[in-house]
Amino acid sequence: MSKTSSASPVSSASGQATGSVPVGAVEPASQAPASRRPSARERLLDAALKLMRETGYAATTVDALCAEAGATKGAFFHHFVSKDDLAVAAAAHWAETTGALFEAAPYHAPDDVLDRIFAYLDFRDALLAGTVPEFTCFAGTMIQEVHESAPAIRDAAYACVTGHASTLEADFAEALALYGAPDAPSAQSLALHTQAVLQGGFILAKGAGHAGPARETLAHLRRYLEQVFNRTGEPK
Amino acid sequence: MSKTSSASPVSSASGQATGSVPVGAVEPASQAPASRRPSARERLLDAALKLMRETGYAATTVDALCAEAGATKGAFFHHFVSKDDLAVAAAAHWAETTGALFEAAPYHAPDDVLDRIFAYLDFRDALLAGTVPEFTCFAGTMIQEVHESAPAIRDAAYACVTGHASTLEADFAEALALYGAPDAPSAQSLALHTQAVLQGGFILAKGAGHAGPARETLAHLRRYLEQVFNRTGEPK
DNA sequence: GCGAACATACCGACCAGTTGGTATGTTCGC
DNA sequence: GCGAACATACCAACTGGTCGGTATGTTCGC
Repeated sequence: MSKTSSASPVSSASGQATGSVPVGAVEPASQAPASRRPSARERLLDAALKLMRETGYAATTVDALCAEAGATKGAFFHHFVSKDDLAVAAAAHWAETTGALFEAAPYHAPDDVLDRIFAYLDFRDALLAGTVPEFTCFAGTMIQEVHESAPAIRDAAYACVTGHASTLEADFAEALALYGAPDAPSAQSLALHTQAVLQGGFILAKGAGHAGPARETLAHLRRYLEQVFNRTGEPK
Repeated sequence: MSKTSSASPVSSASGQATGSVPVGAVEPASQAPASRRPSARERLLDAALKLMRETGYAATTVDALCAEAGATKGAFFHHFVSKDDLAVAAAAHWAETTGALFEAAPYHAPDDVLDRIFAYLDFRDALLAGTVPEFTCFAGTMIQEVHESAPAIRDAAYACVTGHASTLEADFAEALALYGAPDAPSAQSLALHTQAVLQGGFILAKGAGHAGPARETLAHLRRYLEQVFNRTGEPK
């Protein structure tokens, strides 16, 4: 690949402009484009989420990340000390963006705890839209690939998964208290299991090339939780 | 499963030659060294399973594979036209070795179909021994990493998973006929779901660094199947 | 006028794949 | 039944390109 500057900012023209335009004149009215372009750091983080979900960690090169983000290598290594470092930061970025998504999601609304739990499953199902790389999980992808070779990335990615699982625990605990059998599994174990099923569904979806298997697997999970919480039964 | 053309670099020539040669009376009278060193091809295939389970596809270099196998680059490219080609052949090799393992496993023995099904889960649990790269799945790892960038590898790996799932279908169908509710899911869907749960368990195990989460997730699967097959109930 | 945020040019290591062999059979015309 | 032609399995050295990372600027807000 030739130059990666195709997406570089327009700033290059300023070379001669600054010479002819008095500095004191400052920026013309065009100065404030309302929505400022995100910083290179932000753009690189977003590029990492996109490209690494598509092709994995090792196959995503720093050059490709810079091209996708419209940044240069200088910018890359200004913000991140290494490619590994970017991946760790990208995991934190993933936790942040998905965390906000789930927090703002409508499944928290119902008063009934079981309604909330099954609305969560509905929400996860609704998320299964678009292309495979668009709905699959950055964290799961990273864990699988680098678990032996890059502990820092693995730990950051695993923390995303367990962190999200922990947001489900309170509802599971409440549902368990109300509807669970005496020998029911713990809320924590159930929360982790939902994530395992989702991750497994993603793998099958990647193999099949579409969301179908992930949806089916989610339906099995729903069936299981209906049993655990004895949905058709009455509160004990 | 079907042979995915494996790796015959010389293609046409090998077709008639290797296939139909019962000629040499088989065992060479000279020695019959029962424990001959496996061919370089075999060793490279085994090395691929080992290294790629540890560090993934992209991060496993041809040099590393040769070193692990005790072979040279020349031998590598004699047997495989490319690294991709090796991965496809390795998937077939994985299907073969694991296929033999499961076929010879004791879970087929019981007369009762539910006993066989739960013995399968016991067997999968027993397989969760050793280090993480030792018990995790080559096929799932490949699918996750190359699903967008190497369709041939992805398809070969996905065929491993669906192929194994299909070996479970007959028992599931029988159990469903005997114990399943009218609205129970299909045998095929159930078989695929077991694989999804296992794959998801592997991801959590990789994140945690030990088999714990995979075991827990398997326990949830067992609970689910007990419900689907109404284990404690009586045949309908 | 200083430091944060970029940009450009470049480097050494490494990587997949190539080249040009050697050694050991196997086939087959004669 | 012998030797030329061919096939198979493997090997060591090499190559061209790519990769993560560095060195050295330049720009610009404050």
